[in-house]
Amino acid sequence: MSWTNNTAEIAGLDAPARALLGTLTPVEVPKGAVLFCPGEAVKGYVVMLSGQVDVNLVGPTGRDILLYRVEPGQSCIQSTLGLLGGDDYTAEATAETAARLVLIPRDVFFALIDSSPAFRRLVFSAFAERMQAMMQLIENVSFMSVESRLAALILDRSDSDGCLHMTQAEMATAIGTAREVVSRRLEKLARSGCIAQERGVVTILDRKALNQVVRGAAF
Amino acid sequence: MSWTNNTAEIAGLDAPARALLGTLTPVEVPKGAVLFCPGEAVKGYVVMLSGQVDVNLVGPTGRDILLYRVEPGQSCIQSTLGLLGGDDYTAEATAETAARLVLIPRDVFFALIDSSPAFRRLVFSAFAERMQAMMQLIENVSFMSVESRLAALILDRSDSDGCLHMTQAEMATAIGTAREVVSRRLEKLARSGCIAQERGVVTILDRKALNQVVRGAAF
DNA sequence: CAAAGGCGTGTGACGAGGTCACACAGAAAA
DNA sequence: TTTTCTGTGTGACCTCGTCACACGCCTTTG
Repeated sequence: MSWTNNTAEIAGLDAPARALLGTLTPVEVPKGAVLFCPGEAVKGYVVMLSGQVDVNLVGPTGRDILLYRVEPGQSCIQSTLGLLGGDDYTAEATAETAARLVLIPRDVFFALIDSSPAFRRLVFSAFAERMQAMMQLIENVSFMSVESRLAALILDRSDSDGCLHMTQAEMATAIGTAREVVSRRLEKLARSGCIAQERGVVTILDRKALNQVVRGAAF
Repeated sequence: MSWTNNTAEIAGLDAPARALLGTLTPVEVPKGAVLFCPGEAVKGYVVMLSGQVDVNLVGPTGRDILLYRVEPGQSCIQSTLGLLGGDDYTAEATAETAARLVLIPRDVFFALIDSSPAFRRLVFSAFAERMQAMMQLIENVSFMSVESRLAALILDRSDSDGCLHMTQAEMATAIGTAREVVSRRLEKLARSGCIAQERGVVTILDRKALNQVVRGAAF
């Protein structure tokens, strides 16, 4: 599926959907922009065309935790919640890269739901996907150790050279813990030879050992 | 809205929905029955007619955490996830009371989605509601103290006499912590005069103080 | 009735994790 | 170069989850 800057060409959509969406123009959002924050009213249903947006829950201490990332072709579920239930946002969305997205106003959204089976499928599957991810998140946060979550993060966000370009603070947010804890765990992983660390970069030295850690090895 | 044992009368549904649902017969489930457990394949979309079902996530240590409760008129989102994404269950559902429910097979479910706007609304709003609850849960588990969560639980699950009939183990599950922790926190709340406790029952003595605890008072 | 379990509860010890208050070093800006 | 910012390390302290018990109440059963 290809994502162009023409909203009428959103992959897989049918005639009625294209007819309604064709009138909308994409919005450009610069890197670092906050798309919405807690308490704000919902303006419409959001579909990403390009770029990447992270949705975080922010705690009273300033600590935050990544709920999910929105990538091209996906939609922001938070907005759907608002449209369907009338509630305001409880999370905060930030553009991690410059992004282009379509904002589908409330009435157009409902018209689409009723007229386009393809659009229904899009919304439903987005829902299902996010929900699954949320349950996974709850499971991870409540039942997995920080060490395991950290090892998992390093493994699946690292590039082909085995390098992960993230600060400790970013890692902390991604796995839902505090920065200091990440510092201590990374040190432990480094001491045991799994990884090497320098300012802003973690390098995998022993993939196999790291996988053991994910699966709950004590070391 | 009234929930009868006639599936065709599910509140608020329209003609096409009634036509399709009229052919289904409700299933009776005894108290304590496990409706589904992790890894099991999804059989269909479930709508509750009466009774109460709790959906829990179970950790490797045996500790579990209540994701949400399904009450009459609501549906079990877990099943929807399975239908839409093809994934198996990751949580466990247990009947807390004897229950009656309708299992809508996969193909009927999709027929309903396409033909009945009312059914679509039902499914969508169920989704939105659960999602919101999940986000609330993540927020509570990651950012609120056990003491606050416990106080909140006591306040909103107690009867009109200010009595909560639950064991410490049940409370622990409901707020996602361990039984021993509940024991210690209850003792603290009792010492400070907020509540009185006896075997299987907690009684509220000072509602105002308890509300302070919910809002994060240190005491 | 008494003995035997089951169940709900209390408790101590211990390790993991989150918070606060710093110190320190490399990088970027002035 | 000096200043400032940003990423990182560290110690102290408290909360929380886990393990391993003990104890008391209730029900069942002989």
